[in-house]
Amino acid sequence: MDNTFGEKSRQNFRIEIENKNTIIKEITDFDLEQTLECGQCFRFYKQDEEDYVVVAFNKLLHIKQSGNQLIFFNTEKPDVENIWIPYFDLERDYNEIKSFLLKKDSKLEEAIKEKWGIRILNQEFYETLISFIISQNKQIPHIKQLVRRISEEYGEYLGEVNGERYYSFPDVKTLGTITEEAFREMKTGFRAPYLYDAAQKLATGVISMETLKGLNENETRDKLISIKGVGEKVANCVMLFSLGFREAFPVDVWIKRIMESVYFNGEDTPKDKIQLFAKEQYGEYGGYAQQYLFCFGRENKVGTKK
DNA sequence: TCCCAGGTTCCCT
DNA sequence: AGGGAACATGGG
Repeated sequence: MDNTFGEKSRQNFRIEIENKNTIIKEITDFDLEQTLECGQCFRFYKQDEEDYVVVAFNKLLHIKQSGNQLIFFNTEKPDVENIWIPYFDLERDYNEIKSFLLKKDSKLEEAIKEKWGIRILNQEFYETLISFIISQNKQIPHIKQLVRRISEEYGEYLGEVNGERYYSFPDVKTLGTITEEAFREMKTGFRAPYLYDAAQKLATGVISMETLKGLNENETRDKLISIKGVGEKVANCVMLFSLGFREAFPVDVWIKRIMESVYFNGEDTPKDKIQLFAKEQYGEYGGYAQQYLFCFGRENKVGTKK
């Protein structure tokens, strides 16, 4: 398979088929809940402990983790291999990533120990872009709500799990038909003109995986920031979560607080200084460090006054 | 009622 | 150049 996301060392899990389900066995360094709930994606719906519905790449997935087994309900093996293994980044060696980070910086120990099972998802580019434009100045439940609303209005019906209906995220062609006014009617507020600009650039092909191909980190970021409503932070999220730039280090209010608390003696520090520090400290593993810190820090309210 | 949210833009020194 | 308010909407 074409390897878009850099070198991966193959993990030694096994894929088996039982009834209509496909099961991955002996999986390591992976926890479904930690991976889905750490704020990198917005299209997951908790059914039960370690039991989720996920919508991505025009597919509906019902998935459950049981120890070191991952059960893909009603899913054919080719879909697991071609869509979900890349999506969940299961072929990458996270043990190596964690060892690298721990050796480099013992301050990450607590975060990595607690959030040991995070993987960085490889999400669909245009959906990630639209989602993170929505994310500005909003809380995660609201973001989920808006992405779902847009999907129900403009996406395709995918199916039903536990009596709930699910819709795909609209493709770029459909996004291109949504007017600024229509985005406003979706309750996107002041983001409506931003979403409209992004949708137009996607639909007309001004911005696409194709036009971004071959660009380096800074070129890609600049291209993304040319979209109205996309700044440094949103661009970095899109690059990290959908374009394979694992060195990208999004600095939001949480990461700012957390980094100030862990590395800057709790003192107010400009975002660009944090950005620079992260680049020197974690290098090409910046994105991983960011997720461990973000997820751990947010849950434990690091740097906030209680 | 007030405050803030995985920010960005715009307007002001 | 750099700081700060404004921007819709929803929930605590």
